[in-house]
Order: sequence, then structure tokens, then C-alpha cells
Amino acid sequence: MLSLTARLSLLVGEAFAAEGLDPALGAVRVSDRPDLAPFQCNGALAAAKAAKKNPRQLAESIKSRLTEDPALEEITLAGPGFLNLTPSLPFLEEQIAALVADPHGGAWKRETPEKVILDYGGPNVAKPLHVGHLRSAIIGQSLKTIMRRAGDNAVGDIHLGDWGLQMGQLIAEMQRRAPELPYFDAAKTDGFPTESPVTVAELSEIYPAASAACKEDPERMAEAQAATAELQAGRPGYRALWQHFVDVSREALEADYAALGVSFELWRGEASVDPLIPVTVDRLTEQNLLVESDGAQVVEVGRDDDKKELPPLLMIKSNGSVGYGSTDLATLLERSEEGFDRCIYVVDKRQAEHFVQVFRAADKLGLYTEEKMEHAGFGTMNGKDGRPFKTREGGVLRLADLLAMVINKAEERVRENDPDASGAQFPETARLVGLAALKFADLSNPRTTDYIFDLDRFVAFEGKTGPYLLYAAVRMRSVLEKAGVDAGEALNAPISLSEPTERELVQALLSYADAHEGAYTRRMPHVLCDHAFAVAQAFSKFYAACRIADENNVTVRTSRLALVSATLSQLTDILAQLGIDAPDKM
RNA sequence: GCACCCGUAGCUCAGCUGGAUAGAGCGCCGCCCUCCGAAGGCGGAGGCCAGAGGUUCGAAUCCUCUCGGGUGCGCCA
Repeated sequence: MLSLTARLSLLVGEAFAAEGLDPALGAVRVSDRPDLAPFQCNGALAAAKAAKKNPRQLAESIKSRLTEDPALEEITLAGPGFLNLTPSLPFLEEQIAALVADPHGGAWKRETPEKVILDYGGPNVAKPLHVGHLRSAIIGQSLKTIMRRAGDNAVGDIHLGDWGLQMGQLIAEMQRRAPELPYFDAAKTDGFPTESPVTVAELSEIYPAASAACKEDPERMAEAQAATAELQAGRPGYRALWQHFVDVSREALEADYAALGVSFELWRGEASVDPLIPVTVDRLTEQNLLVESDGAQVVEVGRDDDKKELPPLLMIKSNGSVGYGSTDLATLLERSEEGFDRCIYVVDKRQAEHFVQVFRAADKLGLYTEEKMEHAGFGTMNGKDGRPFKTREGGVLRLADLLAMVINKAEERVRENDPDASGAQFPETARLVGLAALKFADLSNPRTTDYIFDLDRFVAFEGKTGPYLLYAAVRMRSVLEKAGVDAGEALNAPISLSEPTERELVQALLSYADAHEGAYTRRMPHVLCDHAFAVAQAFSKFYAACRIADENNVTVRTSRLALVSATLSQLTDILAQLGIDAPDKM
């Protein structure tokens, strides 16, 4: 449904149109001066500039067209031509009633839903998830849910990193450590053991060792590159060993993502498109897009108007192996066969140039035009030194460790707060509170900016935090329960407004569509976080100022309960889009 | 070297399709539980929006330059 500002914009827009001006000038927004009026319209200034009229005079005529409108309690003129608007109580009551009746709960609705593929995984096989993966997973999951809420058919693909040099590094390292394993017998073509020779835990030790060895020793690097090429060429022993790596890693990853509440509809990886690489290469060749350069096969993607020379997309490396440029392009070919309207990559923003290369190559190949593919890049979590976050020991913080810390802290807090210490629900409550803290702390930062990772902030439970939102939701549920209202059901009683805090809460609720649309179109969950916080805050003020369940006047009581019910339902809806579940109590 | 991003309150950050007195949270000071959950509410102190020019009736927001920080720039992903 339309937000309150959208409704008011229509109204004021008509007045502008009646003056022979662009109705878009009637755009109404939340006021900078809430002391004067809750809403304002600055269109008269812009209109006056274009039409070379006196802004104050113009605003005056707009005002006179609206003074009698029943939707407005007051419209005043200020300064050079600002219009200050106060919606009338009956109008607000009518709007909140419409919101309660709205089948979409006041959320924004896309006119033409799209099929969207979101790529927000990208974890590497053999590497445990660390804090760097948190943003991709949480933002991607949130965007997916936000888009679904708007009506899109959105699916997530994990896009496992299972096909590049790191696989060759692992194989080469294993070969040095255990050359007697059958996987390294080049003559052997089948009958490999079904049991993995390594566990995930072992892999997570082997990988960094292999990576470090390659970094300092060119000979080791050469071995790894050779192994990568052979793996990709299909050497049976390597493929068998690789499959074990993938299987054990996937099992661990499934558990890790499940613990985070992040899901994927597609569990594909770079390797799964390997058969499509020759197809992609053929197509590129047919269209004369593939050129030889320094022994490699590349696609030129630079343009004359580029401010900076863009390197070509590397399709086949000089040693015959393929990298992520090739797998990403082949993946787009695969996805194009199933069809999508939009493909969004939720990946570290430092990859921006890579995606420009891939998108341009896909465009040249005729798969999709560039604007159908987006790189929704996100900023880095930095340490206090302004550089990518490292633990005190200098390593990366594992996601599982971070989760455990946050949940432990939440459990301490949950225990303190429970006077009768019944305790049965502690672990689950603590898990929900901890997850909410973690997710909100991350999502409330704008997607694109880097931010300082502060552990204390991630485990904070006061102020603008996930637990604050949960606390508000829990109190709403508690009030409804006390009054004998089923919290799960919408309470369809008329809402009438008498107190200022009720009015403010209603105004907050009626801006849901704006926040949802903003979060959607900008791919910015933090916009929704801000709205959720504003709603929770408006509720807390209302709760502090007004009696609800124990209000004597039955009409007022019923109205307030209905307002609480509407608030709870909206807050729950938003939390779901942030990937946050609320406990019953906390 | 070239390109991109950032510099807003003590701290962490919003606001940036130009509009009135620049917001939030934390921290700090003071107040509020004989009444629905104080993980809460109310009030207060705290800012030449990095600096300098420019465009405009109007600039944190747009343009230029300077300083400071970050990131990226083909065979890692």
C-alpha cells in the first residue's frame, strides 16, 4: 500500500497540477522541523525557480487549494515557501485502518515482479567461514527476503569456490604429505576409496599451510598450478580426491549457514559449470570475441570512454586452467538458460572491477545486457587500525567463534533477567538474542561502506541494537497476552488516536512502504533497520506514556490493543526481512 | 603512476536526486520502577559537517583544488 508520505504527495501533487505545474513537485516528506509539523513539501521553491515566479506566492496558492481538505488538520506557510503539513486525526485513523486491512501489511509491492538470482555465498571449499563471509551471507539473505516481500521470485545461490587454484594447492599439499594415497597414482582410473582421507578440521589446517607454502616458494606454486590444470583436465585420482574435499566441506558449510539462519535454494559451485566452459569458449570464438594475449585466451572488455584502462577478462590461462572469470561467465551462461530478470552478486566491493569485466563479457556474448546484472558490493569489516579485521593473534576471526561469543554473552544476560530462573528456554532464547545482536549490528551499517568491527558493539544489548527490537516485540506480545489477545492474530478493532505518542507510532507504521521500497531499490537493508528501530522507539515511548492492558476506558483500551497488535505484526514482518526471529520471552 | 571510495559530536555511524535550528546509538551529567517487562522512558552538555575556492536566493549534499585515510589496477578468488 501507499505510505503516508506517498498519499500526501498525491494530494499536494493535485494542487500543483491544478496550478498547471508538475504534480511531482508535490512530493511530501517527513519534516526537518517536527516542532512545526510532522510533514513538509518544498516543491514550491523548485517550481518557482523553474517558472520564475515568487515561491511564497505560489506556495500560498497551493495552500489555499488544500486548506479545506479533510485529510489535513493544518497547512501553514513558512520561510521562503515551505509548506508544513499536519494530517488530520480522521485521516490518520483511516490510513492505519487501511494498513491493518492491507493483505501485504503495508509493505511495498513491486508492480512487475522479477525472477532474481542472488549470489551471496562464495565460501571456499576447505576454508571455514570467517567474519568476512558474514556480511555476504547476512546481506544476501536479507535482500532475498526483502525482494520476496515485494513480490519477486528471488532465489539464492551459494556459488561454492571449488574450482580454482586453491584446489590444486590442496591436492599438491596432500601429495607431499601422503604420496602413498591411491589418488596420486596417475595410472589408476577408478576404484578410489569412498571414505574421505581427511576431515574438515584437517582441511582447515592443510589449506592455510598449502597457501602459505605457495606464497613463499615458487616451486610449490608451480606444483599447485600444475595440479589445478590436471584436476580441471579430469585426472581421475585428483577428481576423486577433490570430490572428498567438496563433500566434507559442504557438510560443514551447511551446518554453519543453518546456524546463522541463512539458506540457499541452489548449492552450485564453480565446478558445476565446468562442462559449460568449452561451450562458453565456443560461443566466444564464434563471435570472434576470444583473443590470444601473452599465451592466455582473453575477452577484451575495455571501452574508449573508460576513465581507466580495463584489463581483459581472462578466460583460459596460459597453462590451460581456468579462473573465476571463466567460471563466473559460464555461470551466467548457465543461469541465462534457466532465465532470470536480474542477477545480483553480493560480494566484497573490492571485486567491483572483476564484475564489470564479467558483465561486459556477458553483454558482448549476448547473454544479458549489463543493467540486468548487478554487483551489490559491501564494505570491509576493519579493525581499529582501519585495515581488514584480524584477531589479536593476527588471524581471521572464525564465524563460529564470533557466534559462540555473542550467544554466550546473550545467555549471561538472559539468565540475569529471569527472576524465577525456570531456565528451560535459556539456550534457545540466548541463541535468538545473540543472533539478533549480531545480524542487526552488521545490517544496520550501510551495505557499501567499510566499518570498524567492534566486538563490544556486536554484543551490545542496549540502544540501537537487535535486542532492543526484540525487547519491544516481547513487550508487545506480553501486553497482548495479559489482555487475552492472541498475538498471532490481527486485532481488527478501530484505532482512534488521542495521545501524541499514539499519533507518532501510527505515523511511523505508515512509513513502512517507504522504508521497504528504499531498502529494495537501493539494495540497502540498513534502511529497513532504521525503520524497525524508529517503530520500536515509537512503541517504547507510547508504552511508557499510555496505559494499555489496564486502561479503564474500554474503547481506548481496545483501540490501543489494536495498535499494539498492528505494531507487533509490522515489526515481526520487518525482522523476518532482516533474518531475525524474536523469542517469546527474553 | 592511474582509477574508485571515504573524512560529520569524545567513540561508532546516519543524512549526500541542494532547502528551515545537521540526526541516532554508545559514552558523560541529572531524573523516572507502591501502575502492562528499567534490555526501557524523560531531560542536559557536546559539532566553523577535514581545509580552501566556486555554482546557487539557499551547500554536509553539486563542481575544482589541497591535505589526510582506505581500496583496486590480467594468469589468487
